[in-house]
Amino acid sequence: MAHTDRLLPTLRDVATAAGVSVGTASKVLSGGGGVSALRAQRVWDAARRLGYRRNGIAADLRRGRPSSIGFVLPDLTNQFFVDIARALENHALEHGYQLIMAHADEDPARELERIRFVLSRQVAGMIIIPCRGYEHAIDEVRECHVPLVMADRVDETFPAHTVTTDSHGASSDGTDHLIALGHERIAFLVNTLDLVNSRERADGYIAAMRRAGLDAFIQVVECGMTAAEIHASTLDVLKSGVRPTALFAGGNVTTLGALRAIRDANLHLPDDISLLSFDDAPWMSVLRPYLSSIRQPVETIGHAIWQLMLKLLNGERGEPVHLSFKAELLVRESTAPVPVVALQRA
Amino acid sequence: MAHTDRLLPTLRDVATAAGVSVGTASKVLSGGGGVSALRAQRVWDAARRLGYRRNGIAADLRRGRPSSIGFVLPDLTNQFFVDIARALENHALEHGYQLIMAHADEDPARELERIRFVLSRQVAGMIIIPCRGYEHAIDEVRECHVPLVMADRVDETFPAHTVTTDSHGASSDGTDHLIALGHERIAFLVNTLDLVNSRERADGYIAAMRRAGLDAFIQVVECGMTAAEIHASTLDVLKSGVRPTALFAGGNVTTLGALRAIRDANLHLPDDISLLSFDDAPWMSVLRPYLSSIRQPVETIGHAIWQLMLKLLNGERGEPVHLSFKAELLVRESTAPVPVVALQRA
DNA sequence: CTGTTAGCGCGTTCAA
DNA sequence: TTGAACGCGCTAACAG
Repeated sequence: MAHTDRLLPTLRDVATAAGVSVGTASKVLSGGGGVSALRAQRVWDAARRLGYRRNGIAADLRRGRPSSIGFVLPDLTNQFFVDIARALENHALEHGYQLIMAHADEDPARELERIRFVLSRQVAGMIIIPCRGYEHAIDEVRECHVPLVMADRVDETFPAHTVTTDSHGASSDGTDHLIALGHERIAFLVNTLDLVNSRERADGYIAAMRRAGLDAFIQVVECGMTAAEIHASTLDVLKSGVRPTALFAGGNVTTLGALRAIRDANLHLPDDISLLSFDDAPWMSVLRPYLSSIRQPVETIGHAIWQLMLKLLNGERGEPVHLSFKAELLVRESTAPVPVVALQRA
Repeated sequence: MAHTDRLLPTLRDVATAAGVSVGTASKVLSGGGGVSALRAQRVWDAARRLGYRRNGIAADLRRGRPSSIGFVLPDLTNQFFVDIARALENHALEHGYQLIMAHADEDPARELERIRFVLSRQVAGMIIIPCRGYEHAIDEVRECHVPLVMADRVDETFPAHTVTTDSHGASSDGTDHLIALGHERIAFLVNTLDLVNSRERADGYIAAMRRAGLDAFIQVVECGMTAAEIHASTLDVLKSGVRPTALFAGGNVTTLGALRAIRDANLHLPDDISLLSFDDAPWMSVLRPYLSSIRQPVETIGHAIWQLMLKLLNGERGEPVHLSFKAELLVRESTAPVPVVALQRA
């Protein structure tokens, strides 16, 4: 009558119930062969009868080789990150790993906390999309010698594998598109310049403006992380003396905030003002006009992250690899030639 | 020189490095008192020097009392679920628990797999928002005697604590609103009637229609789970002989699909057709016209789920409790009186 | 093929 | 106050 006080039956309970040894039971239940059909059946029956559930953490502990990998992401609200999470989860599952997701909520303190938690779960590897001020957090991981792949909000100076979108290029292309439409007063809305990728997006915009000789019109606006903050900042821009003829929103959430501001300022897309969104999202397809946007290659990025992780998992060490993928400019309806009024005013 | 082959230092390594026993080191590092300041300091120093990281799963294993609770959700794409996840995570963290999120991706097979995984992680409790055909999955959990709280897609016949929105009431209110505007031909778009809450939403609509004597106009359309499927189904509805003057979309994703169809059919909100959305989402605020919608009390629901879980965690057993919360009807711009043309045609 | 046994890293007795 | 020893549930190595 072992373990009558415990709620969950253990492997030993199953073994005794089946009249075999723990070793045999273990072999059967963990899928290994080398057990007679008769006994195997007895074990399965006993397990089912007792409602046995294998204790995965004990197994991992014993084996010394964890079966899950951690994924820390900064914002569940951001479709882009969620898409990556889905891609990663699929890849991980295919390769027999479980993905443990943790949510930093754009808060460095919480990020650190979450990283520690995931680490304490003895994951085989860590994939992180960091938030602002992630420096300490990363040290934490690197000290553990846990395979690490960083994504999106990093650059190639980072001392580990990284996978990113070519933010600079995409942003520069987007700006070129706007310029080609005749826009000069183009404002770039960015959540914060504390984030590497946001900074690169801003830099890409600046580079394109310079290239076109529009130095005088460069306007980078730091809007904040939340839609509410962005809303307010954008409204300021729109109500300022000379209004831009085009807005380039540096991300998913920024676009949302900007749209609210445009609405409140009672302006119409694209006649009164053009809007280009860095990041595409499902809801953009139902706007009138359909938003022009820059689509990051989510699947490609997810796949690349996983490939890098797999190599690490297989023990391949070596110089950090820095992968960067081209984004796609989707010209739709929210970007149009500069209205004549604006041209005349200039 | 113990464990030189291991990458991660263990408690024993710290202990030997500090010149104390494992017991002492354990006491220090797990925050317990009863250790002299001198030795405590030595342990801390050693831990820091070695980069010691506590093995949380080993600790849980030994203690027999897990510190995390599982949350299985069906769709990361759905803002409503994500909001609940955030709320739950906050509550859990506040109470010293970690939330392990798992994503079923609207796939019963995967849901089962994910539930098994979470269970294998020896969680202290389980919170599940199920997807279609979840029956087996649930048995899985209940057999384990793990504290279980079900949410959203369940009804009060379920033999465990449940927290839901009053779908029937909300849906009925919404329909009344449409009827009050003079609409008769109101179509109800639902993802699938296999989901209890969707069914209740449909029932609420039907009840309201009957109450108004509009039995003849009742039209419930099963559209499918993805935006693409919904898009197609809705298009069929819009192109059919007598077009409805109002659409009531039974959820977040359904609204998205419906909007795409409305766009493709080249109809305008709310002049050509009215649209009411069950579920509110951030992006709805940037639509012109601003979408009328039904907002579920996410925070309240999240809080209630957690309270129930806490009770279970504290050992309070007893009859299953079934909590249901009222949703809020947000009348905005996408619902308007029936256009005169439609009235005349009727 | 099968059973026995030694730990995985940790918390927790119990003596000293 | 401290340290030694035990065992959480499991797997793997070995002996039969």
